[in-house]
Amino acid sequence: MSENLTASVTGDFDARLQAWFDERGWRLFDFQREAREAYLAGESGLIHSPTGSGKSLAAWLGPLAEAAGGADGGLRVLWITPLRALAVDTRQNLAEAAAALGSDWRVEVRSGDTSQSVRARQRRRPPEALVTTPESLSVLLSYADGASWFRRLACVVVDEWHELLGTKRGVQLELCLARLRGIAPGLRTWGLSATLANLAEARDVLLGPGADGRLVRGQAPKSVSIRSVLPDTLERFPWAGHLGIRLLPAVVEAIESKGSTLLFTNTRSQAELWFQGLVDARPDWVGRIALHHGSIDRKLRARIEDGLRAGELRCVVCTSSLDLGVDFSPVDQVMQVGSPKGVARLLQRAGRSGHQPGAVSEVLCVPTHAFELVEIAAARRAAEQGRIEARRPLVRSLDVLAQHLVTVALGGGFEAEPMRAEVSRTHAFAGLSDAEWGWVMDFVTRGGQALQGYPQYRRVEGVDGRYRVTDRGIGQRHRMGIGTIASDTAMNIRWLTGGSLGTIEESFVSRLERGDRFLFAGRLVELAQVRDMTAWVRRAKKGKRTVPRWQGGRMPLSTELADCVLEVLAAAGSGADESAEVTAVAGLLELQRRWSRLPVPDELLVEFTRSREGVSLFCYPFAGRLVHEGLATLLAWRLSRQTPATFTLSANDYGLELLCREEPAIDEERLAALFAPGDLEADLLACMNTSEIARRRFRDIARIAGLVFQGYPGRGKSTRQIQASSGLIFDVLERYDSDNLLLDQARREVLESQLEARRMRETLAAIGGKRIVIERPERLTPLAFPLWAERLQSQIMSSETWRDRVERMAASLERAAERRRKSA
DNA sequence: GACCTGCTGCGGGATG
Repeated sequence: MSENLTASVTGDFDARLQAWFDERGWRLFDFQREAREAYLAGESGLIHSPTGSGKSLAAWLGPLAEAAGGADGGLRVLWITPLRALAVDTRQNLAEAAAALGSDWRVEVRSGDTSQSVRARQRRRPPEALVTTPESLSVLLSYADGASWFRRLACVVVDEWHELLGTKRGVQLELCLARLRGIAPGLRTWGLSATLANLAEARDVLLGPGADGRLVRGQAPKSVSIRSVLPDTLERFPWAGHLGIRLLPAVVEAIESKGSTLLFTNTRSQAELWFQGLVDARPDWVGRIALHHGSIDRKLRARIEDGLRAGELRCVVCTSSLDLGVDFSPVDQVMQVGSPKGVARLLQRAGRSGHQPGAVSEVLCVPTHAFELVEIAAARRAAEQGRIEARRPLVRSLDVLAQHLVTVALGGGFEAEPMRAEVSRTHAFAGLSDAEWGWVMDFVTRGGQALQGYPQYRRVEGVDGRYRVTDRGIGQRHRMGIGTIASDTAMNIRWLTGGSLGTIEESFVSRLERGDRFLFAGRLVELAQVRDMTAWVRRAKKGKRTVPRWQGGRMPLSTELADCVLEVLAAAGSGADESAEVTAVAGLLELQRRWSRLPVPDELLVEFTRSREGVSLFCYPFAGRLVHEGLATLLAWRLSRQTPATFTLSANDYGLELLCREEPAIDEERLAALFAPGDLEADLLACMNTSEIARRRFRDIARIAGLVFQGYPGRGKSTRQIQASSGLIFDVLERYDSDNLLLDQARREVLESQLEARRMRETLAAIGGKRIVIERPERLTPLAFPLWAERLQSQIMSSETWRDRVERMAASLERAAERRRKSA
């Protein structure tokens, strides 16, 4: 099938390719050659390699051979990337490569940033290669002439596939790829992915069930060095806490020692505080330190990225906003404040330094409390052993399917049976039942059971067996709503004097009064007024301030990392781990061992501790925060069914606490029964406020499925309105259409994503195989202390402040430890 | 000077 292609790859082309490589001092790696050969043989597949190792180039070599044939009209190569900023960089690289090889191909970008006139021209005369996002691809497929656009498509490349896999954006792309394969038979699909535990699955999902594909292994993973900033004396280092600002002097020193540093933090407010801390410590760095996170204005972020590229910045404090994208000239140093939460995430961040082939990536971790040192040692262990997290693909996301069906109905229409067949050629919908398919079709044509009276929900019309969107208004509104990313509950924040600062949570602003000062984008500002969904601010002088809080995801510690933490603790107990972190934290671990015991993989440690508030049950399954929250609720519920009692709950990544006035009558045997899986889902539904959580979840589903319209750009409906209308629909459906599959999906998503029911089940099963050990320490152990502090923080304090109490408790524990040391 | 968790990503176009 690729004879033409092979013929066009003449010796001349290969010579030019070689010359182009030589010019840059690059060498053609075996895996790049392998990808190219596979491409020329008509294969599809997935290329796996760490960042900055030339995998983009590997994917481009095949299509470049197409380019050597010259432009003969029509779109031949489509490059999908999850980030608009990456699209711009990619276009630049590809255009240069094509030109250097003597091709007259046009390489263009199309995304939300593309101007209307360019879009119009692109539709009239498509470029030979287009770099775009999954959403823009979907929009392209919604045009009536979309199919003719893609008819000659030879290759689609999906960059950063690991970022899309496991998300609804990935599901949407799966559907679009199936569509493209229907339009352009013989289309090759190539994906690019960073390291994942389930690479083969990632390839299969990309190519669709049953399709054959190659897995090209790139260069061996770069070696990564994970080190820690160690506190001078661990005696004074907090047992709990999240900010880590105590280590500021050491961090300043580390930044000083290198040319440029990326300082990753876990939250936006943490980034704000660290930025402020650095500026206060080193006023001479002003202008050469920058702050980068998701709430900061895009233009400002772009300027910072440019500054980083140009090597003008000494340090950028950021969140995951800089995990991806912007092909930096490498920074000299990467630092991570607080728990990295996962191995893959830490490796990805480490990869931002030492871009040269063969160079070592380095990351310097900054612990925010003592046990995080163990976590860092665990991350190193996991990285060395290649224990990287998997990303599980989503299935049966009916909201995405509904959106896609309207898109295709708009883009020239479809017939039911062929469409169903096409949809089942995706991994996400391979197992779609007749009932589900029937339901989604009914939903897009009639609005389903409850909404059939409303014409705006009759979006797709079937005439003579062909389904189309005939109403222009419906079509226009649908295009505006394409995509699966739920909009933030955000307000704009602007200077009174003009100029945008970024976005801020509506809920945060609503708590402020006029004249209140807060820290935003690294500046102290004062709220002047709120109107038109915008918070207007002016510069403020020093004074009382608040740090904005943004609503974000709550990342639990990954299973891989949590398992490694347990192993490191066990190794530390037997003296088998001699890492700097474990050595530094040895005294604390010894305290834990003496006062109670160290948790080990084949035991579940349960501690009963008496305090003036009552009796606390602490236990440490090391299964991540979300699971522990669910588990705490489940245990309390199961316990109170036997003996009525009130519990106060607390959870973190390592364990959970149940506080009760009286000590519940519990022994090992009863505990084991409480931890039995039983009918987990039914119990969870009974004891958690799942219906309220599902209601909130439904907001996104309703938007994706097209049940609520987000409003026209610039005249955005406030999120409260969206929440109100989706809430209304939720109630109507629950009452009059309780079989609605979108409700069902909302409940399913709550169980799976929000409560991590699957991981909870695995945790309970694992506990079933462990020996339960009860200890009754006289005081809070190092492991219990953060849980205790966490609970206090969430309770309303009497006259004392949280910090007072934490410090007093810490002091008394320290005294106790001191006494022990002396008597020993 | 005390205060203090919770990430990221996308998206329209006919008419004047």
